[in-house]
Amino acid sequence: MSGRELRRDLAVLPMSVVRELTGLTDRQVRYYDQQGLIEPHRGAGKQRRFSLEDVDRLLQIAEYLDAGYTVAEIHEVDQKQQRKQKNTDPSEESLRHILADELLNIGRFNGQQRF
DNA sequence: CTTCTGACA
DNA sequence: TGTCAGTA
Repeated sequence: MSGRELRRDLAVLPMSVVRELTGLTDRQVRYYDQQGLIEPHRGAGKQRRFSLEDVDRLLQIAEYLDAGYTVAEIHEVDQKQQRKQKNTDPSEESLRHILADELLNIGRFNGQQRF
């Protein structure tokens, strides 16, 4: 019964807060959403409601994009992470971010000169 | 007033 | 991506 832990999974943050927390424009956030990189909850009037996990994810996405990855490549990274998450025990979940940053640095740009 | 979707001078 | 339009 965890009742006093911060619910980073609860989507209650409005666009204005996410905008300030991430430094991204709402245009970018909405774009990432329509690209299926995030799936924020929807409130009255279709207003997006983000969780702290979404905020983390947004920052992740921004990192990859800055690094030169395309939206498609980020999706591929997600798939490869989902696989490793399926065959890995909870104790190794802590390596998730490490793997993510690892992939970021490896960055195998097949000829495409980005940035 | 804030957010949303669609569109492009 | 920015930004403007027309809503909700």
